[in-house]
Amino acid sequence: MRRPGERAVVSSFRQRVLSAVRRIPRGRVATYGDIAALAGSPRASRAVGNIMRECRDPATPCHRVIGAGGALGGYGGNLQLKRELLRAESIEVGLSRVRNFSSIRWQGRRT
DNA sequence: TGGTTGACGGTGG
DNA sequence: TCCACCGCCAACC
Repeated sequence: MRRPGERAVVSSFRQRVLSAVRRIPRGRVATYGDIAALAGSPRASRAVGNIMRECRDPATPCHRVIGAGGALGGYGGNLQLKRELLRAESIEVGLSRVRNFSSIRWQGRRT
């Protein structure tokens, strides 16, 4: 039970992270730091990475989560798959980097 | 309770 | 542009 004004802060950090990732619009990407910020801890980017690592839920577009500067990274080393998924959303991807990253970056401001 | 891990981020060489 | 180092935070043991 919660008192008026008090919020369920305990939703587990991970649940908020997953929630934020699901909010990423198609054709856009977000950094681990961005997700962390949306989850309430702007500096918990590493923790976000840990959570993403176990995220195999098809409802969670974890391929839209990339490193700062547009680096792909992660994805169990399967960068090729991640690249294809991103390109399938009209996102331009280089060898290991998103091209127009700063343009398609989504920070939860709008859809 | 305390130490280690890691799909990170920023800075400096 | 690429690599190494340090800082930060949550999950695990």
